[in-house]
Amino acid sequence: MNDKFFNLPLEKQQRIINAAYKVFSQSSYKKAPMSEIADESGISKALLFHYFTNKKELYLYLWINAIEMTRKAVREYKTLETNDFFEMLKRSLLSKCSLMRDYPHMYAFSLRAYYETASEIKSAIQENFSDVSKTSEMIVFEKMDTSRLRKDIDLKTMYDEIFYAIDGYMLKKYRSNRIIPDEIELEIISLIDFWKKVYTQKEA
Amino acid sequence: MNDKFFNLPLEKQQRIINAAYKVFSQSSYKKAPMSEIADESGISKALLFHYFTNKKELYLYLWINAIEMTRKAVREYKTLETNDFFEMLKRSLLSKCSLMRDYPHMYAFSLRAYYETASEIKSAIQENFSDVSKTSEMIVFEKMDTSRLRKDIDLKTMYDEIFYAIDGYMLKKYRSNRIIPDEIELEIISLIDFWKKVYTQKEA
DNA sequence: TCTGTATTAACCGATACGGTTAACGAGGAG
DNA sequence: CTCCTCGTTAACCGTATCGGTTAATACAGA
Repeated sequence: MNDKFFNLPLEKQQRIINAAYKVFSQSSYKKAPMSEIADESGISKALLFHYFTNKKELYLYLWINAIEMTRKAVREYKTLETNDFFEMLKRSLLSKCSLMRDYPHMYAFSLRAYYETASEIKSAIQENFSDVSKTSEMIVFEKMDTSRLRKDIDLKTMYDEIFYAIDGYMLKKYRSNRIIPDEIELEIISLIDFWKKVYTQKEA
Repeated sequence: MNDKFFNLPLEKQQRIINAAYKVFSQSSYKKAPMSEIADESGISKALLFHYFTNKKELYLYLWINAIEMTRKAVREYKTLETNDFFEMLKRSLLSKCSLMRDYPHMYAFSLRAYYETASEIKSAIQENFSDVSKTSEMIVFEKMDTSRLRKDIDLKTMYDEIFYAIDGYMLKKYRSNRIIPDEIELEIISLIDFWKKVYTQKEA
């Protein structure tokens, strides 16, 4: 890619890569047209190719960028610097909401990219991600304090179920085109509070 | 559409409409090509047009068909003939699993079709569905016996959260291309048992 | 051998694709 | 005023793909 991209005003950079995240999150790699990204970001297709030489390079840049920014946000929110499970959950999701304010479609893009099948990019993606989700899951389980949690339920099922619900919640938001970070943040927090109440051991 | 379609051997009919459900569930209406459906079902594109005159008609047939079959399955499983919430949930999901055996991609298709934006079909779809989900939600809330449920949690949140989780779970299955009804049925049942344990009031 | 029917290869015009090129236009330097 | 730079794009290129059609094939039964 062309480094001059980074000399652009930040707002324009974001407009471009947000358009790209959006288009690539709504269609598969093969069916997502560069022209749509150009139109969506208000620049010409020629300029898009000027900065990102071709489709594949743009896609891989978006992928690397998404991983980096997610890691950074998780770190900034000190997600793993607590052993309270629900506090971890809250920090993790608040960090994602803060990302969503700048890059509304990055979450959906990542979810889709991970399962992308186009041969041209599949290899590059899997190698760069290995098993981040599994690794972080392990870290969470090692760190978390289970003493306050209900003893009669399976923690792995609880963990899976919560993340299914978050994905399902976000899916609905994307499908109905309601990506409003403030609203999502409030609703997510209320979901977490709900889970905390449900899964916390009652005092004797 | 051409009624001769129904004279085809049932297996061939299913192969064709399953191919269509699959292709339309993976791309938006506009970007889902008829040729892909023909290839996937092992017939020629010409024959596909012979039976379903054009793309729009095929899509609407799939939609009507999905609604009808879902209703029928829900009825056959006597989903609403109990007032135990978790029993309702189980019957509802088992009915969907049984449908999944014959039409693996129908669930994903319905989810996508509901939010389809293509002007040519949007109107036809919304009118045929009005607010089935909201209506059935109301029926469930009126019918269900809340006496055994925990008193300290909000039932609407519980209801939403469960359905988010199911959608999230199915999303993962579709994205990772693991549509194995037996496996899904087992895992769903174990999830429901989990929820039942979590949300049921402890005996005094 | 004739007839009707299921099926498709080949085709059609239109459009959309990824990517390129030649030129435009504003702004600064001489 | 001229020249040059550089961000930017309209217009273009060859190819692929789209929805849909047509003319022909294969084959059954009478």
